[in-house]
Amino acid sequence: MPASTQLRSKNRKTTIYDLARISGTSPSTVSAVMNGSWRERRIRESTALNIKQVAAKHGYTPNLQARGLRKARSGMVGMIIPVHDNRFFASLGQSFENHARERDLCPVIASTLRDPVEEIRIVKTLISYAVEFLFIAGATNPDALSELCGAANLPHVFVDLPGKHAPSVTTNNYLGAELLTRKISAPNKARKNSSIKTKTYFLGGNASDHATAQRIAAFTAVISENGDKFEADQIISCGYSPDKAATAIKILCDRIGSLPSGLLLNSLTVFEGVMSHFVHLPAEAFEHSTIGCYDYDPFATFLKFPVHMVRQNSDEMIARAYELIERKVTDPLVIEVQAELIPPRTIHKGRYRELG
Amino acid sequence: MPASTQLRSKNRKTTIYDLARISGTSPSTVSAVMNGSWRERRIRESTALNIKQVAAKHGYTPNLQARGLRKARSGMVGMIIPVHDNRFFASLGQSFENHARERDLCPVIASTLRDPVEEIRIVKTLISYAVEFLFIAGATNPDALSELCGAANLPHVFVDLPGKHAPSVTTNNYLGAELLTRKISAPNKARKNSSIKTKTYFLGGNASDHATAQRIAAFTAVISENGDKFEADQIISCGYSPDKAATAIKILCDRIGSLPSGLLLNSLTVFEGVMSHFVHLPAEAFEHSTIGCYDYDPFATFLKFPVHMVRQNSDEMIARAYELIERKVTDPLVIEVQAELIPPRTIHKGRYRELG
DNA sequence: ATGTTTTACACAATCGATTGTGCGACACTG
DNA sequence: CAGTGTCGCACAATCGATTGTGTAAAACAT
Repeated sequence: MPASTQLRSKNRKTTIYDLARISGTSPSTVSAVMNGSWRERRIRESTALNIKQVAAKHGYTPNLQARGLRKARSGMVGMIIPVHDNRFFASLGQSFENHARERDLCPVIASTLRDPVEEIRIVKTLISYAVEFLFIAGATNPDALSELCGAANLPHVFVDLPGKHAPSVTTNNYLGAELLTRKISAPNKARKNSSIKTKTYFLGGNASDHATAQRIAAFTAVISENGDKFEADQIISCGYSPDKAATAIKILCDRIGSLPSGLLLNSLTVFEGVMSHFVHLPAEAFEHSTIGCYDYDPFATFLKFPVHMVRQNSDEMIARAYELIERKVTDPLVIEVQAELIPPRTIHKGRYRELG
Repeated sequence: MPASTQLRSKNRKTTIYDLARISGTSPSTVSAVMNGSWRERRIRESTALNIKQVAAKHGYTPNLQARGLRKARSGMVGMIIPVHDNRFFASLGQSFENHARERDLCPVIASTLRDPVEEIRIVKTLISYAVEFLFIAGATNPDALSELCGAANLPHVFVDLPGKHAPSVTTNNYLGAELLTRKISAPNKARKNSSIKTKTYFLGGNASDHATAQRIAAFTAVISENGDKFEADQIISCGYSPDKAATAIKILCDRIGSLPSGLLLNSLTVFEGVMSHFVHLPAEAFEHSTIGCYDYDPFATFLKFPVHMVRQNSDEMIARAYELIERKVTDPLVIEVQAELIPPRTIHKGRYRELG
């Protein structure tokens, strides 16, 4: 290994000053060549070619911090999500990243663990790194974040949970929950005259969070229009944790003596918790019960009993969010993206054939 | 809104020069106060307090690009993964991020979509941003990446798929697959004398990829030690896509006229593809078949038929990777982390009671 | 040969923070 | 009161790239 390589890897990275010295030109010329502006700066093609070769030989990569400092643009774009380890948010993140790369931007995705304090710290950090805009998904305190972004003059869009001081892209939670509720409560009508008749329940989430509130509103409306009278105990907002959900479903089943005829689970984590109770129930228990879940997991559509699921269109949500940024929208308008109802694909030959 | 605020948000962000002017001190003093080194620099407490107040009032956040440029440290740490939208990698990403935050570092997670070209571009980008170290998970071309990192003098650790020129943390794929294969092939012994007797199959992945190769090795060894003779057609490495897997399982079932007695699925995506075929099969088809899957999805453990799953310990893998970085290990040693066998939790009362 | 353009660069200021060094003012010592 | 320290800060160089401007040399025109 030549001494120069030794030195290079032991010392600092190669800079335009090194390349200038080696190629016998000036830093500004190297800069122009490396960033592609060399034609406008009337650099001879042979000079450019030579510099490019030297750069390649020395494994030069530009220092983007220096560039960012000078140009007051970092080339990074930020997104915050509650957790990576969740199908919906992971999917949002993936779309965010794909769209960023198409635009030659470097995506930075950070998770807040739904902690309001951490959330603020992270936004401050991203501001400090001079991200060019920010997508905020599932924020616990949207307006505080808007204020931070405002002070830093940072364009931002809320995704999933809307904010009051910036544009938002959300799922049409009302419509999604409406469709889902119809699916799981429709069978009740058919069974009106049968001996089995219990109510339809909504389980999970925090009633105070915007998305859940909308879903509950839709649920309530559909139940009421079915002619069934709606009672407050049909909403069990026990949070999102599997454990809480497991306890809640157990209490419910014990109280009503069976599974409810309809059950809308407000998230996959809630569903997961519920499953750990269902595992103790005999197969017959599900005969007269219809389950729905807001959010989607492929395997959950293959369970022993049919499950209707709602899949949010994360890619379109992100596409819309980019549109808002690129159209420089700052008004707090809300764009709603349609969610999709996914039918069960349970292995019950002849019963569910909605599968393509 | 006061004019000063107007100007601030219309123009550039507040800098230490602004704060210096406003507070009647110098930029270096402000700098010392803001980064906490003010005691060593013998700044009076009252001065520090005053500057802090001014900074807070003006919503000052340090320009980390400038700091990074000066200190030749960005405070960012990088990780690349194939995709976000995958339980295992999402989980790795989440752990990576949690550990980074504990150390006050800013995590940047990028996905490569398993594209070797994109992979290299992304590593170059992260090097340009001066990340302080890099975790590389599921690389398609580890050694090319090592070379890039070497040129930039960037510490890095391979995760999941090992590299030859840097330390690695992987799952003990051999042991995981061994345990899993035992589970799904054990019932065959019991059935030795019954009329039903087909072979155990391994489905999915690329035989050339390191993790899959190890799993296949373990699978082969266990099958052979069972006394059954192993045949080449028992390995069907059809890649990872659900579609390919669906086609492959259909062909297999058609050929042998039933489900195989044992089936090891090499990833969740493969499993997903297989499910779309299974959905057409009658319940009885699963009576004499045992399914296993390398990787874990909670809902997949609740399917109509029992599924044995392997869950990789992503958090420990990341913890080990941080250890390697912090101990400044650069030798290509490989640390293997134990994966966990997750028993089925199928709703078959009395048959599977391994559930806690 | 002289004046005018054009070519092909080099120079130097700049972005915002960090950090080694310098120095006036005050306290303290003898 | 001169000498020595200490305190509390300000100054200025620096990190690596960008970019407005200056300017020799070559090309061209007269």
